[in-house]
Amino acid sequence: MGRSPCCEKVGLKKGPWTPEEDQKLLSYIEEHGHGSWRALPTKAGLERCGKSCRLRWTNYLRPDIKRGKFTLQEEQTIIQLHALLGNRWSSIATHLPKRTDNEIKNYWNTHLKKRLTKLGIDPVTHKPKNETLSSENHSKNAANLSHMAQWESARLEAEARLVRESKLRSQYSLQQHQLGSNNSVFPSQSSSSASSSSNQVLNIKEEGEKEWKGYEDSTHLLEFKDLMENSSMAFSPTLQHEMTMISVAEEGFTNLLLDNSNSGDPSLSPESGGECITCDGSGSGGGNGGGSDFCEDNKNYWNNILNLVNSTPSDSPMF
DNA sequence: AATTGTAACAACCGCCGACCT
DNA sequence: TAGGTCGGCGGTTGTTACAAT
Repeated sequence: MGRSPCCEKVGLKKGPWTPEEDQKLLSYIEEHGHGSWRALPTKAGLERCGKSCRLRWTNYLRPDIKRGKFTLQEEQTIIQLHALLGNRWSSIATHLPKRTDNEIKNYWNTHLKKRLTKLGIDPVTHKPKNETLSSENHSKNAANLSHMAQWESARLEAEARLVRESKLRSQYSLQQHQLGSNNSVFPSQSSSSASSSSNQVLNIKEEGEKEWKGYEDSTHLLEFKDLMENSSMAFSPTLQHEMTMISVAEEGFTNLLLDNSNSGDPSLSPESGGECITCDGSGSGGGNGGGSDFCEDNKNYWNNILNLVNSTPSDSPMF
């Protein structure tokens, strides 16, 4: 223990970054990659700690960051994922391409949380504030949601790790390649063709998907199933079935959420009033009573939230 | 024009887990 | 295996811009 603070060195600058500092950091990373963050400031000629440099890069300077107003789709995704995952911003960010966890967190704290509060919805539980929490039905639903969240959290972490690893590998191989070609490390900004950069992205995606398939097919899924079967957390048979259905589904949770408004996929789609894929088993409309109740209430819950949100856009005078 | 309040967001802080020696 | 280093995460604070008084 007793890790030394990263900014213990006297004289290191804090506070807002100047354009000159940004340029130094950008130039250095473009040329060398970030490498060790701790060593970077010295090499780049910056009087900042490595942590500060990393944050500046990941939250602001990275070329693959989308800035500006959040779309309605993004807002909905954040609310849905927050209900499922809580304040796990990095996990939520993996479902919002080009948005950083910091940006999502800030947006939640300054916009969405207040909006839900004003609508009478508890931003922590995502339930109407006047609703009695002692209700047996809702306790059951909360437990189910919590179990789903546990599984989804684990999956998200693995997914995020795979993406990171894939990116690192891709960056590394690209840098190796560029040592010979002397190009920028950023495909989108380099002189190489757009097709090569999109290929890069596709490769990353394919690699990640392949690896995740591997995880699904092998150890992680088995471990998870084992956990479900042996865990003292006592997953209900219904939930185990639901989770198995999720795990074998071709469409991942991400797609269910992100595509629910434009792919026609009825899963978890409040607008469509469709049934949850997790509730009706193989889609045959089966499932036991508990699952159906959960599904129905969950559907109503999302309807309530999203109808309210949709009916009160951020530029509404109400806000 | 000056002051105060508030919203938005950038940045920092402290903790934690993974990894390395 | 203990201890140190590093990067990542989430909570919080600081700063800036703008509106209201």
